[in-house]
Amino acid sequence: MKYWLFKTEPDVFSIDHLKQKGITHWEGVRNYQARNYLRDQVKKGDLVLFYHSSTTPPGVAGIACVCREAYPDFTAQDPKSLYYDPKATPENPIWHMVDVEFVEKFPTYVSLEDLKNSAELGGMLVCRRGMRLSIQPVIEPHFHIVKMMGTRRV
DNA sequence: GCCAACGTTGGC
DNA sequence: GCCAACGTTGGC
Repeated sequence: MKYWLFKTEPDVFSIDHLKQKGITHWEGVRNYQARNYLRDQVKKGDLVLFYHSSTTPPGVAGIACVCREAYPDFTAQDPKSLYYDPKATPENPIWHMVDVEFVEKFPTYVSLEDLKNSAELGGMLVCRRGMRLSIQPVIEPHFHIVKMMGTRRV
């Protein structure tokens, strides 16, 4: 099993949206490196740190679980979609998505500042300046530390 | 709203 | 294949 961090803007899709929906497809990834992770490495059963970006403060809001492996992101072929890509076709969908399922919303939101202040999380990609990748691999110990930080009530 | 960092595009 | 210009991301 592997661990990941998925970024989302909570104005667009937050942990509360996921909690309400239960399962959703992770649409709209339009970056090749992130696409490659989604398409090739994200597997059913993997756990995901659900990260809120472009908000104040940014941080990890909870955990989701991958419940369906990569398949074509059909929003790329929908001219009405925000994520429309005219180059995508049924033969070559270009972009892929997975389905994720709600696991938990943290009782304690773990802000980016908290992550950066934790000595054990020094290597986390999300802590790196200029790190824009929206699908990031997370090593197991980091996942568990973040989960503990989020689960601990303050 | 600013702007640094990054990714993509396209002329050459 | 280089690289300048441009567009986007995302923290602050």
